[in-house]
Amino acid sequence: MATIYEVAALAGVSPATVSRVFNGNTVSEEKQRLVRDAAQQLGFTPNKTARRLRKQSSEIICLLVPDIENPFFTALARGVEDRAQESGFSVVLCNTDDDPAKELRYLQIAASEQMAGVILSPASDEVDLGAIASLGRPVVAVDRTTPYPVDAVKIDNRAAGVAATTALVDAGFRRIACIAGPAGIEETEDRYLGWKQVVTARKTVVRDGFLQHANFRVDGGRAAMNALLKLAQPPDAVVTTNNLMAIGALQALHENGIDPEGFGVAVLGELPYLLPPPVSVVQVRLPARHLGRTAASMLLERIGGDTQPLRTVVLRAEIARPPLSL
Amino acid sequence: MATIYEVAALAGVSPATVSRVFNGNTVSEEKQRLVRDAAQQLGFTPNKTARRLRKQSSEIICLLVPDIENPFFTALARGVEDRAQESGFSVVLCNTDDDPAKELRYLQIAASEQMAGVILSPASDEVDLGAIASLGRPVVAVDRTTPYPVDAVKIDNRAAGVAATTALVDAGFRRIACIAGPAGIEETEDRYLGWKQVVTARKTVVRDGFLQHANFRVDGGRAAMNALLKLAQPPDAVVTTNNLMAIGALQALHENGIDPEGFGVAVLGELPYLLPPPVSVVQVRLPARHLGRTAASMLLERIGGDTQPLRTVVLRAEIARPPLSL
DNA sequence: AAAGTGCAAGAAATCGATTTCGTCAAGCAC
DNA sequence: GTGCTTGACGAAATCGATTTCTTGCACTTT
Repeated sequence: MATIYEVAALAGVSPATVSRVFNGNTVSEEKQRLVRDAAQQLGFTPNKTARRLRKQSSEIICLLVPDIENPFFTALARGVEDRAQESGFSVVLCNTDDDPAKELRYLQIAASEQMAGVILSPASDEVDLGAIASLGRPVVAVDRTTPYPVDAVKIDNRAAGVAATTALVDAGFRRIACIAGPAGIEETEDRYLGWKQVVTARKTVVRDGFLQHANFRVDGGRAAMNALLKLAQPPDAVVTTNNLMAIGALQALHENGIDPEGFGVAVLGELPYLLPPPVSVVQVRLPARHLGRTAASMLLERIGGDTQPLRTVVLRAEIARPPLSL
Repeated sequence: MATIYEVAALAGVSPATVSRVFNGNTVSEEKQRLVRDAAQQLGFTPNKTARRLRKQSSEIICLLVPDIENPFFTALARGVEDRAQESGFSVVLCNTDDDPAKELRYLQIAASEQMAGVILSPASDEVDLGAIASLGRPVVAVDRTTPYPVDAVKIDNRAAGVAATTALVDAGFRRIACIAGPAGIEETEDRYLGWKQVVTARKTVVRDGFLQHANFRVDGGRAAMNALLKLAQPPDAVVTTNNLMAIGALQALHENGIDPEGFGVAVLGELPYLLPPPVSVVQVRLPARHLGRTAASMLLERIGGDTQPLRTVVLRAEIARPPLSL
């Protein structure tokens, strides 16, 4: 790897001039040409590390998600990466597994690596953004919000919950249960409130036990669905507040020999490649990729020095019925 | 962010001593304590960028995959990340979209960012590893191999093709077609050879048109399946050489009103969360996560200075029937 | 006691860019 | 012609760690 000094020597100018050529400062036509020729000849690429040390910032953004194996976050990551790429930024991807300790570790790495900014889907309300914040690096919360004063992009979860539940009511179901995520997580809370709003307003039947809390994974959804089916007076439809739990719920229905065509299922999120699509499954499509793209745009604006007041962008989910499987 | 100089000043020692404390060199008990106390007090974290500039290498590995939205690569990425994490490395994830230009751009970034090494699933045979190689950074090819002399981890694709096809023969199918990936890609070539070997040896019926080439995506699989169904004497079963094409094939079957229970389908790869599982679908599980983990291990060994001869690790796929959906 | 050995630890060089500062010359006004 | 501004550009400082050199002291060895 050629350095700026070698280029300078070959071009017969000072290193400072070489730097100026590549950073758009005032250099005469003449020397510009000399420098560019020399650089070309040596295959010179500026050493990013040296630049970073001097400039105290890099072109890397850090993306922290709970689990990249969840298709929702995969799509989100893809959106972030696409947008970052357009501006010449790279993305470091980290899985927190919803573990605050892992999250903290990664945030410290982000700080000590001089990463330009962080996009994160916080594992808990107690995220410690201290290290990042003290460096003045921008942070954008995505999908979930935090108590810290940072920009955020989220989905209108309540509206999504309302849409999903309404679709089931409109389809004629009257005993609609809800499988929500872990209690206390804002995201889930809002979605379940959407359900509650509709079942209350539309005067459907709601029994004790119609609200189930589960972890966000397939096994959680399955267990919750089994619990619902064991009720003395089980529901005839269910709203699940994320994609993986829906898979679990459908599995449970299948295992219990219940025809999904007669049992209403509404999902907040998309079922990946489901086929053949059970017609009674309502999917509310969460714009994950768009979420990522928007978050990246906001972060890049801040990195660029934008100082406008904090923003929270809320994206609306759209309903898709019957589900599209590409 | 406190620097090594501030720590040194507070502890009353030289910066060199502070560095030695954190790099395991000979420092007296006494000063060790002083330094650690001072570091603690100031919340000192070594600046990775400065270290990297000096040491000419970082603790970041670069992972290049065609498309992170393909669950196979997601699982692979997860494997890489988990292993990297254990050794304190971070992973930068890049999507090449099978575009050699994008791939090259990322490889150059990896070089100029002093990344410790690269794991890649090459977009084509013409990968240009020049920049990386000249820096002496290790590279591990994953899933596909390259003409360059680098370590590789791959799947025994031919054996996987054999296993899938054999399963169909054993299930009684006699007119088995194959939907392979784009011609000329090693990975696909081997899988299709597995199919060919079995259909030849087991004397099943093979017609012109039973071998279809398609892109690796859902639409490719669907188109290929439709073409197969339009044959004068269509097959009664099909082997698809990746997961996405299988989805497309199943969709085509569904659209044509063909009961997948009576039509044999074997997939090289896993169908994500498929439910209810069509019983006649044979899945050969490709150990994607393990692939990633192994690649990361090999890369880390090389980064650690291992100079043993080049290795190619071949992982055996295992058959799963009926498919497990978690 | 003189010379040799070992080791802790400070001083200073180093990695490769960016950026401040200063110099010099050209251009312009009066 | 003198004084002032302006722009190109080189010299040198800087970012924050690591590492090589060097020094000085304690401890052997003969």
